[in-house]
Amino acid sequence: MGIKRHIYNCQAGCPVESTLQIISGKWKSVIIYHLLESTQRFNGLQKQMPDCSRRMLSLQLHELQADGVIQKKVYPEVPPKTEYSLTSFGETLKPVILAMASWGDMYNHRQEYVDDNVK
Amino acid sequence: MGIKRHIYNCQAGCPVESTLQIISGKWKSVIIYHLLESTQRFNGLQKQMPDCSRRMLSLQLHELQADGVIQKKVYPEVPPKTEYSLTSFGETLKPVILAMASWGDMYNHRQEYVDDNVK
DNA sequence: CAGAATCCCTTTAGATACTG
DNA sequence: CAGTATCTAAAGGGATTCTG
Repeated sequence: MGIKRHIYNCQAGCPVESTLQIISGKWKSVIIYHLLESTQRFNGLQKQMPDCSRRMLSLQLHELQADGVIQKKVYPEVPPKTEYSLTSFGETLKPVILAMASWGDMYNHRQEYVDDNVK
Repeated sequence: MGIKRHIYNCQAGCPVESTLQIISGKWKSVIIYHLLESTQRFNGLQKQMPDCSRRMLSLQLHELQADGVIQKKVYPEVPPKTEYSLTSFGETLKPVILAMASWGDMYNHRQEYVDDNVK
């Protein structure tokens, strides 16, 4: 087996850049976040992300699927029903997304505190 | 004090979206990553991010500064010297960036493994 | 060294309408 | 319900040039 690229000096193979290849894009990490707890349907996701258009949601879901992060199950029913869920590979992103969620919570509370004092 | 927005149902105040407000952008989290260990100069950062143009680096640094994540120290010398570093607020992002770096390392090794098998 | 300014082409993403 | 297709305004971002 080859020993190559074992030293990540960030000219080649910066780990953060690698992660961004998968989760960058304004909505990808948000989608993963919503899939963390449970499977979601298309419209369900959209209601939780009102600022993401149907078109954008569709595009981002496709990319996440192509990268093996999520999977889609289609039920041959009328009206149609689909369910999106994380793959096992996608599950490995959980610590990253949870770290983001945790920081965001802190930030939201900080903002609330600032807002209160300004008021 | 007001009790508002305490329930984050992700229609308003999704914590991941809040985090993205600060670190989204293709280069911001990479910049923070490089500032994690030590202060950096403009050209030093650029050498570590060859795919980020000088223009882009400048823009992203400005935004990070405006958001209070990093600070800039200018030394009145010739040739000019500047140093960028994280603020204490920026330091709070450390767990997020480290989680990303950690996942990226795993991903890079996985890719290496895949590449070896394909070869 | 550390940028700012300008030009200009490319990509993004919203709005709207349509489909199985 | 779960999308796709098309059009278009706006934003993004590279290349180049200029400055203190």
